Amino acid sequence: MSTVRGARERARIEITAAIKDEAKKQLAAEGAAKLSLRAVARELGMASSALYRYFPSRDELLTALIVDAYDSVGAAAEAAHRAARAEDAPHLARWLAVTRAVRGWALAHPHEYALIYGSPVPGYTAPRATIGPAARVGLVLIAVVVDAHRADALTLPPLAGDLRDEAERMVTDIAPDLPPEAATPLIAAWSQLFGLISFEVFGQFHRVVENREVFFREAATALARTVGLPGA
Amino acid sequence: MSTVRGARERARIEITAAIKDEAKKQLAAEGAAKLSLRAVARELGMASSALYRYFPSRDELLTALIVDAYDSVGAAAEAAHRAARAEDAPHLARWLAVTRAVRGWALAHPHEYALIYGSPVPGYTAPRATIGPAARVGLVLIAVVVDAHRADALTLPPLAGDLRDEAERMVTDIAPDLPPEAATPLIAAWSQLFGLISFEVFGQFHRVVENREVFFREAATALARTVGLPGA
DNA sequence: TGTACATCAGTGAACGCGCGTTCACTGATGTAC
DNA sequence: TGTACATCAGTGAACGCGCGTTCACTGATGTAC
Repeated sequence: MSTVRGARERARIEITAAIKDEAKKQLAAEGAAKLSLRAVARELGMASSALYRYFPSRDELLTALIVDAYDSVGAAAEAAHRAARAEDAPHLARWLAVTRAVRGWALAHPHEYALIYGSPVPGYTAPRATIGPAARVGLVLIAVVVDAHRADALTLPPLAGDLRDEAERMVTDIAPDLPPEAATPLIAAWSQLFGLISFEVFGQFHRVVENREVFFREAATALARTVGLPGA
Repeated sequence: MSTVRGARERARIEITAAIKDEAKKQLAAEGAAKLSLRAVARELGMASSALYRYFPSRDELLTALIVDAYDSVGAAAEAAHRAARAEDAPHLARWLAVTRAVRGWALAHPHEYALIYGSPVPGYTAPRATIGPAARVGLVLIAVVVDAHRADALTLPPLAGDLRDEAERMVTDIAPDLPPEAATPLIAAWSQLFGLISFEVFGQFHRVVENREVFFREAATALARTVGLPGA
């Protein structure tokens, strides 16, 4: 009841994809703010009004691109994690594989990266549909640490006194299997990973860091240390 | 020969400032992409063409705002550093004071923050005039670490073999007084600080971190540890 | 101090542009009998 | 299998909008003598 579809349905899927692809091209060429339905339609050889059969507004198209981007980087992180797990790599190696995959995706898709990890688009508020996809990378990082913890391989500094409540709340929300000591380091590392990547993608390392692969590997290793992974 | 000026010159300074202030307001309301000369002029009760007496183009106005923003956050960091130094605070306390000042500025000026640390504005490339101001925060972070090093209070892990060349190049460029072991951790911490701040300002901590002050203090302390500051 | 001229701020109309969105329409595809 | 009708994709014109930038101009401020 799925593979065989009418011409209409198949066309709809293909054209929706074509619109998103062309929109991504324009994203790469001009940035999110300049993304325009008319330009997309023009490039596709359609009347601009025709796009309204596929997306009810420009914002809805943007949302679709955002969801796609989160899913794309999330899938890259998950694939790297799966592969490292499959070959039973040490926990540090898994962490490095995942972070390297996220960085690689960001460098390969800088404008989609900017769309989801750069400045929020003015006047646009992310709808609920983005919440799930947005969490995927973070969940992979958590999974790496949870695996290490299950193997009794996590070493973390003790909690500061006034952090205990917040740490317990956070750990309950995001990773109930972990001890509360892991919460702050993990969330911090998550945001700091994107600090490293954003500075590289957005050009702040220009004339500062030359050998970016080596630098990133080293910084990501230090990050692994802060979340208590062994061998870091 | 400076304080006393003609009416023209004084008016020019005042009106230039008024234009930038109004532009910052619109930045806060709509974001950089929507910043328009016409809207600024309208709000100021001038003809839009009049702005061209002050800024030769929209991009030049944007550049002025970018330089102002870098200078503003740089000055905040420097002031915090100066104060901490004046009371002879421990090195860790200085680091925390500086990072807290940067975070405070970012939270108080989220759109100016986005302008300089968010996605690059499409089609706009930062001119040389921004390079100096853009470096100020980084220089303060370096200064904190240099002070600690002069007091023989820096403890850093040894360099990975294949990082030595790059580390020596970086340390020569940015802080010739420091040992090469400090280069990667320092640059990483610099970018990671903005990772922490960006996630908070751009809303990624929504429903994840509640007690943001405490969380930040803890994360910034861990960051100080990675650059070798004592007492962290 | 007064006059003649140069400089400059600010005006308002105009240029050409691209945008998002709506609407009545045509013609092709799908569906029920 | 064939026919009548419903559904849907796509068109093209139009709406109203705001934008950056240019230009010839007016009138006020500054300067040289």
